[in-house]
Amino acid sequence: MTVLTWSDDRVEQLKKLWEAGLSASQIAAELGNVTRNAVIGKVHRLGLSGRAKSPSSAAPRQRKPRPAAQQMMRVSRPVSRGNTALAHAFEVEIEADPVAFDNVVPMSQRLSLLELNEATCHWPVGDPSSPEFFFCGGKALTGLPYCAHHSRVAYQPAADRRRQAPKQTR
DNA sequence: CCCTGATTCGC
DNA sequence: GCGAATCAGG
Repeated sequence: MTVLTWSDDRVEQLKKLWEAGLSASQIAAELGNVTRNAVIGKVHRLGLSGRAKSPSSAAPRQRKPRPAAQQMMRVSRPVSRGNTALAHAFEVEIEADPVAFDNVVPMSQRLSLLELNEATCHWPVGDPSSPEFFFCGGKALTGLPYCAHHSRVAYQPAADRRRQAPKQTR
């Protein structure tokens, strides 16, 4: 099953995960069959460039003179994506920390992907592809996508927040 | 060197 | 519209 276009379903997933604060790589790995570039490209096309971060993006990007040589340099992509097991492996790893609190989130408060709105906490808990997955659903702070607790977590540099899976050969 | 998002541009 | 290549910053 190969989808070459962005189905509405996927776009929605993309938007939610992006706004939830996941990195493009993680979203790409989660959706599968797409690179982080694809995700970022789509995000930009959707007009969702920055959610809360973009410190130096204001700097003028330098234009690039496109050398013809690059076309020949196009490496054939082996592409080992679609590897759900791999994605699952690191997804589990990153949730190791916040789980302590997330574990306590009452069932009645938990929300599904499509039930999120401006007033609910967008914090993702667990593996997005797992049926166990849910969003915090707490009362979001005004102007923020997270509740009080998760805002603190989200905007604090958790040392182990970033874990990487597939490495691309450039 | 690893990652991140941003941008450009050929398709 | 799509995404690879590339860039610049952390």
